[in-house]
Amino acid sequence: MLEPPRPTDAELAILRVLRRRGASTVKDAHEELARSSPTGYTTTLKQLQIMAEKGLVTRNESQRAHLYVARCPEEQTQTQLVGDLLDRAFDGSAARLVQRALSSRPASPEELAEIRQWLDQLEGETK
Amino acid sequence: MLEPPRPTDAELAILRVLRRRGASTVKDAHEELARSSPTGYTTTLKQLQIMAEKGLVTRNESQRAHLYVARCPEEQTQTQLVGDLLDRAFDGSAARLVQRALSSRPASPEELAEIRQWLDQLEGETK
DNA sequence: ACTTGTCAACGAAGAGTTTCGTAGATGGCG
DNA sequence: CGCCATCTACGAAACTCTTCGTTGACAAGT
Repeated sequence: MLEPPRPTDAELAILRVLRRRGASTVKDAHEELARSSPTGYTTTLKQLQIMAEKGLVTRNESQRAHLYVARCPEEQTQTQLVGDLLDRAFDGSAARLVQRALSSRPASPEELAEIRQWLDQLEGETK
Repeated sequence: MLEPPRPTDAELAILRVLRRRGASTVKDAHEELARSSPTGYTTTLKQLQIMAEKGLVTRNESQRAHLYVARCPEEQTQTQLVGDLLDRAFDGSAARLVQRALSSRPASPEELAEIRQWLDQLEGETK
């Protein structure tokens, strides 16, 4: 279990829900998911079972309705996905990726300020 | 041909080669690809055929050895992929994505300066 | 006990991706 | 012409992802 493969689209959607709700039964997770994209109950169940096998979520079986929890923090998932994209499509250039991100979505002044703060912090470390 | 689905891993690898080499025969593209991940000649051929169907590459059949060219500029692919990732895993927050990108790969001071330049330019536009 | 509702488990189907073996077309060369 | 190398075309197999129908277990109510 060294290299977690990157989560698929459906898996990311489920992780989003689990992180927002905390420990959830299949029923609860499914109801939330079905709001944005209607799908069968057993579909969500199957996804969660697979994700448990993969180690993306942990399962508490002490109750009849099992409880699922996201296993890794959102930060880790995000860092992994970004690093992956960096390698696959940006030749490792973080600067280029940032450029594309900012041109893809017009960021608010607040966001720009936040980013600037990050740059300050990083440059401070380098010195 | 409204919404091009995001390119798969294999497709991205091929687009990388085509953009570096320019118009290429299957043979040439395959030889370059096989260096990093050994695979059969017909595999590359099939990929290029599928990509031609999808419109990711164009094919010049005037010579016996067809010539393939990447159809969309790298910039467009990158913008699309980043926008996609933004939606799927970052709740649309470009600032968060930038943060993760910078913590995922230690960026060089030059890159940081480049990013800072971009921020200046964007803020200038807003005013 | 019987029925009903809720739940996990299982299996399978359909789509998309990736790989490759084989066949068919073409051009050059003896 | 007939042989050989090269290249595309075709089809199928293996794999993953996603979805869902069905089954069986279990608990609560009648």
